[in-house]
Amino acid sequence: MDGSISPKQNQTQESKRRKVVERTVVTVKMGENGGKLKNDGPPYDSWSWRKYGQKPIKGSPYPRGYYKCSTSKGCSAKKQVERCKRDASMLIITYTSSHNHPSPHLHNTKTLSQSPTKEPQSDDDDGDNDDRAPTTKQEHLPDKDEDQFHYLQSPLSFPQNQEEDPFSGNLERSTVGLLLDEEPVSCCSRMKAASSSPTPKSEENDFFDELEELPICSAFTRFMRSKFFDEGIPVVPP
DNA sequence: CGGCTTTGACCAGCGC
DNA sequence: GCGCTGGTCAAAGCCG
Repeated sequence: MDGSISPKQNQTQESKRRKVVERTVVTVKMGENGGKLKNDGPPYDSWSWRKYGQKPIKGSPYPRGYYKCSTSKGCSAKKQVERCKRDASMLIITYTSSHNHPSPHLHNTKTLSQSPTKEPQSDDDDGDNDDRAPTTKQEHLPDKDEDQFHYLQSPLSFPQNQEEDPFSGNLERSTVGLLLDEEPVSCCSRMKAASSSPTPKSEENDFFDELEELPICSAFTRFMRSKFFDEGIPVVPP
């Protein structure tokens, strides 16, 4: 509200997070899709989400909504939905934790080999890797209505079993058709540069710095693809 | 009737 | 140690 954010906050943005849990940043461009939204509501993504909170975020004219997965009771998957400050048609969805159950979308087509126990992500989710950089990657959904989705995922957040990955479960094939027809990051970067809004740019930078720091580019995504989808899931060094 | 949304309050983490 | 901010909880109300 005051905007007195020290520059330090920029670089420590990730580490200062309450608990550095796996995070997957998804930039969604609302198009016709917007009609499905109640307010800032998340676009359809095969999971059921229950809103459990909403808060105005410093530096952002739009509040951030907090959602929990209601598809399964014990599911700890959450997501935060906020609008892009400059482009209200852009939704920034941050997924945290992962689903401990298969996607309802997959439920019909996939056999459940996964045990009902907690997600393996909990291994390193307990804060051992306090330096979990929110590395993100972009994806494109060619097979969904939301053809304007831009996925910025954290490879670190990937469960061991890709097949059961909550996101890949939904986008499992979209990774193959990973395209970058638009770069939300650059979009955001532009926002930074063009940030003439009265809002303190330091805060604005906060979030976007986070994104910008990430090597999000076609080359990188290619790398990510080859690394995380062709070779498998990298193991975060302890 | 059940589930979801809304809203205020509380708690915890981090910076100064 | 204090203040700020983000994240979560819980109660009330609304809708299907």
